[in-house]
Formats: sequence, structure tokens, C-alpha cells
Amino acid sequence: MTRKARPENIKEACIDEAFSIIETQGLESLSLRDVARRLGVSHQAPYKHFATRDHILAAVVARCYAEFAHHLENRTRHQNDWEDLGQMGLAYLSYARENPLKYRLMFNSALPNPEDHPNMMIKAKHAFSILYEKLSGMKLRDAPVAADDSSKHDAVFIWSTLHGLASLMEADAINNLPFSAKEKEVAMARAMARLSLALEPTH
Amino acid sequence: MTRKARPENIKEACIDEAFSIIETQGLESLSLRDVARRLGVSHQAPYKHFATRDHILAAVVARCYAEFAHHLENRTRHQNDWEDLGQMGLAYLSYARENPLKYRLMFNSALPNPEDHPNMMIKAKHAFSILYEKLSGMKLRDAPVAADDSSKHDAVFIWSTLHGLASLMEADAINNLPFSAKEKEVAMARAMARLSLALEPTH
DNA sequence: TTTGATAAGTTGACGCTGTCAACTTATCAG
DNA sequence: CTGATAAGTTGACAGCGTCAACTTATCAAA
Repeated sequence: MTRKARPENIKEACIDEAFSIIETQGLESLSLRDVARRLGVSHQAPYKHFATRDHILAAVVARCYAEFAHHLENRTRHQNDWEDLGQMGLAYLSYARENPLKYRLMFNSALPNPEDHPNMMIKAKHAFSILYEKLSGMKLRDAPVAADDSSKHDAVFIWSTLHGLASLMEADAINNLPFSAKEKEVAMARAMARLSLALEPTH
Repeated sequence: MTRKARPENIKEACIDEAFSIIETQGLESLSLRDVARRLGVSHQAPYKHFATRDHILAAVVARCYAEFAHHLENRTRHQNDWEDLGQMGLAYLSYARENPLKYRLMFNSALPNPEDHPNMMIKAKHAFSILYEKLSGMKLRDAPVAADDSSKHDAVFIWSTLHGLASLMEADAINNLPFSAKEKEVAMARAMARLSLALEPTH
């Protein structure tokens, strides 16, 4: 029993505790009653600060997005745009690898209805904008399908590929295909190389 | 109350019913007691055929993989390998679009431990092998990172990108970014075009 | 034909969950 | 001093997965 002294700010403490449960045990193991128990308060105390379970969840997800965005922005910076973009890709993948449960929470879970949780949505938009901003200053290889704001659309492509890679590598699916850890590494590196082929202009 | 006449084969009927609940309402709404209720049997009857909730789930997931594989194999066939591969990509995306909840179940859920459910795993492998087999008969553009069995690794790249696209398009995340339905279509087409750029040899 | 094991289905209970309702207590503006 | 409001409490409810104990049907061996 890790029952601590009752915290002064229960609202923040709830988010902290829920965050840490999800981080270590995953979304499935999160219950509000457990959160309350760990804080040493009654099972209804959290409900004075959050209307429903989803509202705590939304707060946790928002924090994850913020942490994720921060991780992207803390990448090793490079002068060369292409190298910098590559670093961003690696930062994306390393976040997913190091925080599989939180990554899964953000991108592979049935989230609470975003319309009801605008703050969560704002944080999500911010994370996406990091990629978008980077891209809008760069000249990519022409793509057959034209688009007015091509950066926005190319951001979707990059995001897709990274998200696909990241979640495939953590998914139960691939862990049961005959891929060794070593092969997974090679597959990732090769996929990143192909991603470059799709993006960098041929000179 | 859609209480039907009590079925002769309760085991199959359970899978049917669970499948249809997931298909229409999603994994979150699935409960074994509800399944039993719909079949008009006691809440414990299903447990005579499935040790635990996860065992029913595994059976449903296995069926999804089979259905998904069937969908891929029923694509419009082309003589030209590249067109055929493209059709396979489109088939992948259309399955995800038309069956968002089942797609999510297969690829974006915390599945029951695959080691305990070998049949589910076999069906998953089969779906992957369709892409792999197709690819192993083709000569792709060289990629900087070498691999002994390049088809296997390139299959991962393609699968990643498709999976990323498919799940991003259904994800709450993107639906709250400023993308109209039209723009999502363009983004998908453009992503598929870039995918080709990454794969087809330059001649 | 009778017996008896085994499978299939039933009821009832347990502790867990999220949530509603009613009650108490602390805070602080008028 | 008063009274509204916020924060925290206890108690209840139904739904869930699952365990245990009981009944009933099936069918091979004696």
C-alpha cells in the first residue's frame, strides 16, 4: 500500500496518479477507485474535480501529448533540414519505443470524445504542428497528386509512416511473425530509408 | 429484446454474437453476460465453451483476420505487378474504412496474449503472408539499408504506411485537426503516390 | 438394461467497477 | 453572524468477470 499523506491538490494528484498507473500498467488497469485509494481519499473525492472517468482520462492524454511534443522539440538539432527532419523521425520512434503504453494511449485507443475535451485536442494539434512547421519550410520531391497546401498533406504521409512503424513494432501482430529483434531494427532502418526516397528530391 | 430461439451450437453462436457486437458497437461494449442474454442462455453458459473472456475475444479476432485476408485476396486483380500491388493497398485501406471497429480490434487494441491463442496468431500470419508473397515476386527500387530477405522487410514498410494511413484516418487525433473530408481523400491519394515513389525503380 | 462418468447448462454468490444521491464540513463574501 | 458554495464523506445501485455448487442430458461399458 503506497498510501501517502493526503495531498493538498487532489485534482493534480489524481492526474499524476492516473498518469503513473497508465504508464506502468496501461489503460485497462486504470480505475478511479484505485486512484482514490492510492491517494488515501474516499472513492468519490475525484468526482468533485472530474465529472466522469473520461474527464480524468482526457487530462492524462493531454499531458501525454504535451510530453510527446516536448520530446520531439528536444531532438538533436541539425543545420541541414533533411538531417533535422530525420532526427525528428527518430525522436518520434524513440518516444513510442520508450513509452509504449502512453503512445498507445494517444494513438491506439478509443479516446473520450474529443469535442467534449478541447484542452486534450489543443495539445494534440500542437504536437502535429511541430512536424507541419518543419515541413512547410522545405522543398520536397514532387508528388503526382497535387494539393494546395502540400506541406499539410505531406505531413500526413510522414506521420502515417512513422505511426505505422511505431505501432506495428509494439503491436502483438508483428511480435508473432517471424521477426527477430535484430530484424525489426533492420526493417525500421530500411523503412526510414524508403521514407527518405519518397521525400527527398532526386538531383 | 432480440432473444432468439436457443441455438444448437452455443460456441459458434457466442462468437457470432460477440463478432456482431464488436462490429456495431466496438470492443468496449462487449460483455459476455450480454452475449449470453442475447442468446437466451444463462450468464455462465458461454463459460462452458470459453475459459475466459479473452478466449472469446481471441476467436473473434481470428475471424476478423480471416475476413480481412479474404478481403485482400478478393481485390481487383491486374496483370501488371505494380498495379496489382496498388490494388492490394487500396483493398487494405477500404477494409479499414468499411470496418473501422474490426480494424481497430485487430491492429489497435490490447489483444489477449497471443501465445495463449495460437489460432488467432495463425490467422494473423496468413494475412501478412499475402503481402509478403506478392512482394517476393517483384523487383523493387534499391534501398540504402540492405537486408537478406528484403521482401520481408519491405513488406513491413508497406504495411506500416498502410496501417499508419488507415488508423490515422480513423483516429480521433486527425479528426480534430483542420482536415476536411475532401482533404483527407487528397492526403490519402498523395500518400499512396509517395509510397509508390519509395518503391518503384526509377527507370 | 443399468450404471456411471462426463459434458452442458443452471443458479447464486463474490468483489470489482463507475456513478448517483444524500449527508457533513470548511471556506469565505455580504 | 449568516448563508451559500465547494470539497469530502458514506452508502447504495446495477453491471461486470469469474468461482463454486447444483442439475440434467448423453452415451459407452458392465
